[in-house]
Amino acid sequence: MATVKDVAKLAGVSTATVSRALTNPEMVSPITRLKVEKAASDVGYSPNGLARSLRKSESKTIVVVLPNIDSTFFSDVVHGIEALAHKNGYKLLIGDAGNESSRLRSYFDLFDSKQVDGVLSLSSDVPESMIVNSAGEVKLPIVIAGEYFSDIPVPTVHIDNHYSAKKGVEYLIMMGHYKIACITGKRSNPVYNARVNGHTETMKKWKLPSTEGYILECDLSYIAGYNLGKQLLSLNNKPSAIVCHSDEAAIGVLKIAREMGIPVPSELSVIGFDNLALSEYCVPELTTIHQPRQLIGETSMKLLLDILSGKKPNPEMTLPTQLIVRESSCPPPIDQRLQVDL
Amino acid sequence: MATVKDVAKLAGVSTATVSRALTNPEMVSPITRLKVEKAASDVGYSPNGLARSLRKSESKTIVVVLPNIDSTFFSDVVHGIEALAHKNGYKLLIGDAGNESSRLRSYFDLFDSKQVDGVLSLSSDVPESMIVNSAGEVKLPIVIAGEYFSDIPVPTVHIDNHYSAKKGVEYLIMMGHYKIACITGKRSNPVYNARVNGHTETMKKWKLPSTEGYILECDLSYIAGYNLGKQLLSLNNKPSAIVCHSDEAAIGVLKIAREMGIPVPSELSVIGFDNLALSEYCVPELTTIHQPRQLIGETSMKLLLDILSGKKPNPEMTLPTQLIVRESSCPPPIDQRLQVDL
DNA sequence: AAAAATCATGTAATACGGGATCATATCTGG
DNA sequence: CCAGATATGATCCCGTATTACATGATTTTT
Repeated sequence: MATVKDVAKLAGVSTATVSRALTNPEMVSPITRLKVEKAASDVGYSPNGLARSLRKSESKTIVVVLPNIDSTFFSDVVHGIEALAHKNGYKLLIGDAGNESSRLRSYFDLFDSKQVDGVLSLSSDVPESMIVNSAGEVKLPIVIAGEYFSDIPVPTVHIDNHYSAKKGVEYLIMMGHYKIACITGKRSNPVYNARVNGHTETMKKWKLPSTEGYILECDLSYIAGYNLGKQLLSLNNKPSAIVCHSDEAAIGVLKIAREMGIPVPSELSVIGFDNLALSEYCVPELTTIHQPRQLIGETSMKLLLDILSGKKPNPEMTLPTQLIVRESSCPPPIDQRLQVDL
Repeated sequence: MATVKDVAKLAGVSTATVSRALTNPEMVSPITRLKVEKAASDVGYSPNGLARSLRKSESKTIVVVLPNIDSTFFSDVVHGIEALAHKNGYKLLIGDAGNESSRLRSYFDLFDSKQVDGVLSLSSDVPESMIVNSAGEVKLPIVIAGEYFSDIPVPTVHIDNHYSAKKGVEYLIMMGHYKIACITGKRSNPVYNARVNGHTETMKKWKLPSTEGYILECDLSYIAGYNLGKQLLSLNNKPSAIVCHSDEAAIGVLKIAREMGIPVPSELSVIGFDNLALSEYCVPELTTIHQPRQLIGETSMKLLLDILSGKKPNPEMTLPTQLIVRESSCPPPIDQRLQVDL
């Protein structure tokens, strides 16, 4: 592959001039610029990005870490990121952690090895050790999109998971539900922990009995929703509503309900989370909590750009969610209704 | 950030010794090795990946180009790729082309700039100019996962799109359908072109009338399926079956059929393509054509690894598909049935 | 037992490809 | 003819890994 040397030789100038002609054309006379440009195209010159990054000590690349690439949730977030990244001359490296912490680490390591200028983590499940150095300082430009509770001053962009969960549960309570189950993600993940707290605290606030076995953890996939839905609907004291912390899991619940002959919503209300495109296309259409995915992406990237350009960014941005009521929810059957004095 | 020099100074050895101790520990005495290792961890040394790649002229990175990150189709393919890539010490850079050819090009350019060792394109829509040099030779290690018709000897991994489409249409014909519409992708993409050819040729082979306006192109999203489904179902001579070249589009058709009060499958059969997890969870469950997504990923990566290690790979691998019959298809109403002598 | 050969280990110098700095040459205007 | 601008060149550096070589130690040969 041709290098600046080859171009310089052909154009009859020094390598420094070639470099200038190509990266700062105004620093060189029009005639040499043309000579260089012609020579460059003649030898098929393409700059070596590695050498350039090494010399400038910046890669103009950031890595976006996905907990897993399976969920369509992230694609919109990535779109938001991409828009801003490309506009600012940054390349995106998308890393799929496959829910494994070792893989996650490998993407963070890209910063140490100078291959990326920063990290935008869509995973909240990030050990502090990956973020701080031995002195306890944040050691890299990073933004976490998602709930992150810590003393470490890491900028985060997130929705109010606690409040959003509460809003969903209150919506059900207002309609008279009181046997409200919940299919959520791993509690070790702060996102789901916050939502579950929102759920249980709301139940408590309204003095509703917290029912044994009503809070179930899983990976929030279709099949997990299906299996845990079956488990819940097989209980003697089965719920009249199931809140799922992903739309996929909710769709799994819809399927098992159908198979078990339990009509949704008349005998079972189902609520999802995320408002994926999909949630409008299932039967019945899914009541869910909308997350502004693209905005989450844009905002995170904006924060990261701020950090990269030396500004002190907002330490925390909370974006709004919205309860989208569709067909999968309604008041429970009369005999399962709680009378609430408002 | 600490470099080999710092480590060398602290350990009281030369930089070369440090390099050897860390990358070829057996070439150095146990005692110096320990000294070096301790020094390295003391100063928090992390090798500069750029410098290393520059020196070794290999990045141990390959870029996986996705036509767009939206479709969940690709996530399984990526899983297949990842498995093999990581096992062989390669990092994956996932590039989302967002259906734009300029973005696609930018990912191919990463090879010229030495930032990746090869390209695995899940997009078939690749201009020849990105693959060959001025002498007409393939200029980079590349594998295309998808139909690619060209004189250029580019290794490809794909299903038999023509045959798969034919199989789907014949299944419908066998049940007595003859008004069979098709919602497909852009014909400029060889994948969809092959499927449409399979579709129309099968219709012709069975002497079925090719009906005006029955073949529609789109981006195969939910909403596109919904809109084109409405268009088809509003025709005076509306089809008794719609073949969609993605499961998403098929689900869009299911929705509009429901809204228009057309029962599926009794009055309209719907067939998808891909066999996404989703297709088991919609109502009715979707008849579709299964693609071995993970296998496509693994096979493509295997081919690329062969190329990278200097072997001449198989120029072309065709993987099997399978018609999965579920609830969304059945024979058409009596009055719309074609009598076929078998 | 002395000399030679082998071996293990460490060192210095350099290349990878581009870019920044500083020095030098050329040109312009007063 | 000189000050000041402008254009170009020579050189060194980014951080790593490799090559060729030097040193001392151990074994082999005579």
